[in-house]
Amino acid sequence: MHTEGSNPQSAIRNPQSRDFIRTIIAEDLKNNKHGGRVTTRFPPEPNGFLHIGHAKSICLNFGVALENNGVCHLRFDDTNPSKEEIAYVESIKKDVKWLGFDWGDNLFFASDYFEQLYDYAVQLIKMGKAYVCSLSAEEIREYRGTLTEPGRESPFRNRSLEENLDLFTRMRAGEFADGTHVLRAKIDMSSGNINMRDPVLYRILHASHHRTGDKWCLYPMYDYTHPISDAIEKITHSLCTLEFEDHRPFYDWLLDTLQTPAHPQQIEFARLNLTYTVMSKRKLLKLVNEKRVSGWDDPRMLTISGLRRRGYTPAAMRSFCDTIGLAKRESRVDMGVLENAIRNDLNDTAPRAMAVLRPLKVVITNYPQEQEEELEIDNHPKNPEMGKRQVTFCREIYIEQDDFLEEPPKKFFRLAPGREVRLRAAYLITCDKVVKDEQSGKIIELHCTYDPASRGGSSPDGRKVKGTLHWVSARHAISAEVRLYDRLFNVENPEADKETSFMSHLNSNSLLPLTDCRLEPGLAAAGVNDRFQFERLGYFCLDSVDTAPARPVFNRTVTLRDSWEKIGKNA
RNA sequence: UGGGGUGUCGUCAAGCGGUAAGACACAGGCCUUUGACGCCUGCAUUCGUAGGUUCGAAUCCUACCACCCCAGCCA
Repeated sequence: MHTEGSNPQSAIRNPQSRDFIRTIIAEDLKNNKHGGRVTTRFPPEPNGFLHIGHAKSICLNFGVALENNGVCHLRFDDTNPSKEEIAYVESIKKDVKWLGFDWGDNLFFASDYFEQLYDYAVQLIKMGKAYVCSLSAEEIREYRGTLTEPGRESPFRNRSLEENLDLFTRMRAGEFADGTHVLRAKIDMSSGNINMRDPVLYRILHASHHRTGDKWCLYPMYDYTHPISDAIEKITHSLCTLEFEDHRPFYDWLLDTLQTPAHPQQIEFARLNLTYTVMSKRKLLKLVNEKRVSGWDDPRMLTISGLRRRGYTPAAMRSFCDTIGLAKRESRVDMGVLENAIRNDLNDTAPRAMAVLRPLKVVITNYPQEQEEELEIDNHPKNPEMGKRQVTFCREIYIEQDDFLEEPPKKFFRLAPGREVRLRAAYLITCDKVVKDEQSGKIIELHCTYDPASRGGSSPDGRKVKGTLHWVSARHAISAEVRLYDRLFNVENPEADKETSFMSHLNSNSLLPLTDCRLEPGLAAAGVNDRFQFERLGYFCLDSVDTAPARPVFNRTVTLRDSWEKIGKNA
């Protein structure tokens, strides 16, 4: 990757603004609970792409480590070979790096611990704390009881140590078919917490693993793997989402029973939800598989890769994660907060440019046919260090169709017949004539006259000209495709109604490709990581996938705030 | 009917017994060669409800109510 995401220091939060997890950690540090050490981990399963919800967890885990001189491990929770792929681990690494975080040497895989995990299981069996259960999956479910009724003990619960050991060894050796036996912890079938009703530790899976190949046909379950992996890595604080709160008693039971050298503390927080989108990997995968989006990195997807392609910056993502806070209550953050984060960043950092998305030709009738002139324009209104550039003006230009109205409503201060407006950094022009297609009545072009004394856009006699339009030279502009994106779903919470699939709430207008846009020529030199503000329109970046030589495609990252649109809506 | 959680502005979110931060959104106004940006102002006498303790409660106690999660050999 390039360098833009490589400033982890900027991820450090204001220490004054503390959430409950940072408060706990500060307290632990004060009490020297883990020997004054903070070690966290980000533990994705490589079965899909990372999304913005993961970004919250990444910023938390790496952020907390950074703030406390600790380290954060990147550990892949790869215990289910049937769902996991090496391609996903690569994309995950890329995304974490891009966000600006560095795991250094601390790259781990749960699959690296398979041997140790197995040894611990043997130890559990020897302690009489685990047994091989030969009930079928359905039977196990029946024996488990319900939420309100206790479960029943498996008839295999009291197998002898020797038999358990023998069976477990043979399970590993591949003597049994999938589903015939599992290893279970022996805890309490009557516990109110279903996770304590003799949870399954190992299942037989004759599947090839992306890292261990065919070495194993026995794979450990998440609940068993995670605490031990944390302990092996001497994690101090194991931060996860709310749904694992019920699993914590088992987490603690396991590490207490095994007397592992370290006993990390699991703390749960609420996962991120955003309005107008879905967040689960399963649902994102469905969108990809059913071709409702172009892929995991479709710019409308709130995956890290989608947001990257859309033009979001790592800094904006971090700032967003900072803004939303951290708590235990379930919530849904307004999409506007995310948009605010990227606008804030890009407002400061993106050079300005002019682009006309829906061109309307304007002929300046009193401007000499052959004449052309270079006009100078600031690349940024507030930051002179970003320099200036030249744009060429001539007799034929394009303006935005939206910027002209034959019958302007009140408060519309753009172009209209007889009206004068300013062309940004160029001249004041007045509309004299509207040329229409005789057949359709469609406006073809505008004839205007310019005031030669207004070069640069100044008003020579101090007359008030309220409207300023962006424009592009018809002779010099380059052509490009510009893709306008809107929210992927048309309701705030696509998952609200359990009877209706979230898929039925897809916004059919979430992608609007405009194929004949005119851009100022300088934009031809844009690179994939460049971001621009197209004045009065929004922030845009070159599409990293579909751009071809001499055929640029720009993505709209986000619009500018538009109070004119608001006036229209309220009217 | 079991177990685990959570309830503070429209949306997030601080607050941890001393009299409701901040952000987004929203509404006005100023500024403006981007109707952008920036700036100013307003926006919870009230913290799920009801009682109680206290000089004083969002913070402590009691009861109730609402919502979320858990019955994968997924993570």
